[in-house]
Amino acid sequence: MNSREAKTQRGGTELGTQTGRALLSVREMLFRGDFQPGERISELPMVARLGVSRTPIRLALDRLAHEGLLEVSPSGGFVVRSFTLADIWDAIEMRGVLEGTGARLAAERLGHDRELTELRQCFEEMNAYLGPVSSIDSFARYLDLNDAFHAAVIRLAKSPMLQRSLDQVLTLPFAQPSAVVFARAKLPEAAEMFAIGQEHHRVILDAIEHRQGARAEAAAREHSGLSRRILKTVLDDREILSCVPGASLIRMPAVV
Amino acid sequence: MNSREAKTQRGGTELGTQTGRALLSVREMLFRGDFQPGERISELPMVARLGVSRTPIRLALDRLAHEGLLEVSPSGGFVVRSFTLADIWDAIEMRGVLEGTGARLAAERLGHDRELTELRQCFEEMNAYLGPVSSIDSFARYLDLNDAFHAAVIRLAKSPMLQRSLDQVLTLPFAQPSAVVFARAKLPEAAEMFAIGQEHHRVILDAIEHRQGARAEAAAREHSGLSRRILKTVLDDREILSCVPGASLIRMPAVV
DNA sequence: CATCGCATACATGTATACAATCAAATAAAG
DNA sequence: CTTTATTTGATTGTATACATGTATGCGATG
Repeated sequence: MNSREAKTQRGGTELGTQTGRALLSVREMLFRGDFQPGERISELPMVARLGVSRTPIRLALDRLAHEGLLEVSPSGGFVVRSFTLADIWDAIEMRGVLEGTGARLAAERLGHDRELTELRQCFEEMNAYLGPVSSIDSFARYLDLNDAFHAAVIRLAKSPMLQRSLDQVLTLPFAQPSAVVFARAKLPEAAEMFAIGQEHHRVILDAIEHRQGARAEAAAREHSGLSRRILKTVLDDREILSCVPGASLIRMPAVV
Repeated sequence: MNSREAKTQRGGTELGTQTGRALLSVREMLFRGDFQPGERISELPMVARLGVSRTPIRLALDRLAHEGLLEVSPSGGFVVRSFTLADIWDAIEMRGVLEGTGARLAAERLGHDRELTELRQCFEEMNAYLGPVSSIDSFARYLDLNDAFHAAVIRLAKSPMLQRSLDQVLTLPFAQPSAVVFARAKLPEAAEMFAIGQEHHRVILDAIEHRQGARAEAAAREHSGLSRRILKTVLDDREILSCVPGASLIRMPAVV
């Protein structure tokens, strides 16, 4: 788990300070479902729970509010935000748009062929994990490779603003590519899903390599559509859903 | 000026508290060019300058860092961020992508025809300002209408994540639609530029009305391309450039 | 019995005091 | 004269104390 968090832009810089620890702790508590949607987050209980003063906690809560996981109460303070299904579809659609744009820009702005090295390595190594259902740590390795592939595409887009926008979208845990991939393993159609996803990766890589911007964009967009389909299936199965981090923040309609 | 600021989402809620005032003050100081790019923003001088304590100032600086106008120094504290020309083109291109997506979604998700009322009002009223070069306050009115038109399109997209992403892009002052429109008035080709921009508005409105998603997206994308062309012209004229808020944050190459 | 008003308790927003870390300047040694 | 080590200064990060505003519970009154 730690290796996956350390890879993100935030993880590295924010450790070593009380504010950073508080931020990571509260975010993890939110994803784990320690609080209910709409619940008020008071600072003093956090002081008792985390062992840090109010000031860093306030900083952390403010940043989480900017990230969209909390919202400011009109009377002051913060409450846990709740997400509707529409929010989730919206986030995934936006991820498709942004990653599609990233793939297109990567194709259009590709300089030396050397830049594709990391992308090719991720793709080849993921191929090895396709055949037999492997152990749990090799599965985690697959998730890392998946994230690395997507991150590499965005890096090739050479667009800081695109990076920022996508980072913001990915703060919603269920919008992350690995979120649905995580649940994919428990589905009956797991093998086919993995194959289709990897085929998308192949097309994206090939399109970028041959500087086919429109094709790369379409493939990346389709790839997010796969996430959408999988999540749709997952939402019907509460046991699988519990594997997705942050699932407790989803306000389900008509809970039986 | 105040009316334009009050319209944004931030302006309303953040007034009435010291943190909000500090945030608005520092942001305005940054846009006005009170600090040079790369300059360190210390807290104590801010205390003396704004008359508020360190805590709200720290909160405000933290939020400005999240907005992208400041960046955290590795040794702690904040420094004024500098923007390259590449950053500006990047931001404008992302604005084109996002507004294009917004226009497409608006066309695809249009419900009752009644939803177009505000868009039509903005468009019609902007037509009135096209002919003779009017006074300075009617020009400000045109800016408001322009912003309102763009905001209305995004609202019709019914996508909170798109709204958030676009808000983040628009934190860069020169990426805002009104920024270049502001400079447009001083250009020799002003009249033609206004006409072309308004023609774009017409196509966007017409495409949304007839639920032509691809056409709406293309028109909106082209509209941001117009911003890009205008800004390219403006960048050659330092006198006009000084009218654009936040221009001092741009790191110009090869300053003669 | 319901409703309005008041008081109390609590939570947030702000200010300030303290500590640790980083930077620069100065002095000493090679 | 240069380089390095040490000291000093300042600035950030953190903790806590204070004040203001809000919500809740109790009592009084219609």
